[in-house]
Amino acid sequence: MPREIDRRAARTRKALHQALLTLMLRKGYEALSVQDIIDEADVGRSTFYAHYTGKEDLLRSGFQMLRDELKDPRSAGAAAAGGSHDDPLGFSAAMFEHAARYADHYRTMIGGRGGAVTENEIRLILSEMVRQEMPPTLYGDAIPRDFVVQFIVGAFLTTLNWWFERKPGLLPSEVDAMFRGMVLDGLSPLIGDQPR
Amino acid sequence: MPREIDRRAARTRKALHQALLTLMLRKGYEALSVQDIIDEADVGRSTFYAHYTGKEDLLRSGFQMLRDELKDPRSAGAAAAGGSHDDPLGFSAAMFEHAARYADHYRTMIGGRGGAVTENEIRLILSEMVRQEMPPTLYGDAIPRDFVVQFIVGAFLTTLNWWFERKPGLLPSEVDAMFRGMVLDGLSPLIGDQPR
DNA sequence: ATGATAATGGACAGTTTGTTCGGGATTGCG
DNA sequence: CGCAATCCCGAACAAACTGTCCATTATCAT
Repeated sequence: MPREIDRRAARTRKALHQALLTLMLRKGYEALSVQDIIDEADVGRSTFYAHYTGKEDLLRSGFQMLRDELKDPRSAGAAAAGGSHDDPLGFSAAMFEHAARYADHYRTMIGGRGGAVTENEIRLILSEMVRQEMPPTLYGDAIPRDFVVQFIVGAFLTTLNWWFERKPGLLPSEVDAMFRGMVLDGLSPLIGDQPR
Repeated sequence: MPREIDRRAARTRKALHQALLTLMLRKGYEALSVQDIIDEADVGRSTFYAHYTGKEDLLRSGFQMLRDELKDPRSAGAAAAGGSHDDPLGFSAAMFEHAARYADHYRTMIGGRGGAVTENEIRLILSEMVRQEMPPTLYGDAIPRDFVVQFIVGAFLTTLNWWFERKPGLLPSEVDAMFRGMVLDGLSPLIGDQPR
């Protein structure tokens, strides 16, 4: 009883996901039509709608697969999932390295080019990573953990975007150092520090 | 020789901008069609295309007007434009207050609901504000000013979004305190602070 | 008043979207 | 192997949206 996979269906879905990725690299997400996708994937129109309700559904399903894969312990991608719990930014260095290697893909996903859905999905994935690495106790209950997580994720994406747009020549380690400096100690080391 | 304004054209444009704002509040930007806009504005189809190339053009033009207005010294909105130069986050308190008062509008613009163009335009406006308030000298040239500006803007938008989504009950002053705390001093006051 | 400018409504071809259908191909399983 | 279940295909469809054109009417500036 193969619970769910017909090879044909699996091939079709893989072809569609592949086509989506290819076309996003080429034209960006917003500019894509379902027509483009099924042409690229060489799949019938009705077949597409038999699997997904539209291009957004296809995109979401792709991220769902990615998230499942990251969650899977026996996956290679779970390298940083050790949850060291002593460095709340433990993920950053590896992520910047990864981003440098797959710059094209990151560029299409980050900074608006990927659309609102993509941005949101990426935030969810990163939030999960950051949450696992964050120490369970924070001095002073004035700042909710949840806010801290969002703050870190936002800062990371900002850094990534700035890197790609303004200083693509920098090394991952240099960018990581800037990121960690800003997030850990904030602005005060950089300015006169009078006001507070 | 009135250099550019025919009253009819002005009325048409105003109606279109008004319609766009109304519909964005109701349905969000992405879901809008040009058809919706001209119906709401009660303007002929050909008239629309005589003024703008599409809905994105209309949106951009709206932000252009806003930016000009903010730049204008005799405008009321230029209250914080004094460029105090001693507090790099001087803008924040007033902005959080403003956001609380016009929460509906902010919600439609922030957090994906406004589309990539809106997000980008808002970043441009905020970047300009932050840049003006930032001291011209930073200790250590390791961190580019430009990066700091983006970092602050990103943190502000993250904070705003978190506020709306998770804790809409908080007071502007409370949110501002959290924002300033995180941006000025970073994470280290909150954690064990061993690693560095 | 009058020439210039703008708005109108309608029509147009070209896309895109979702849906439906019957015929044909592949698959899983006995 | 053989066969029924499942999936894919191609075509066609109505509906909606997009830009662009034009002839006509209304409004403007002076």
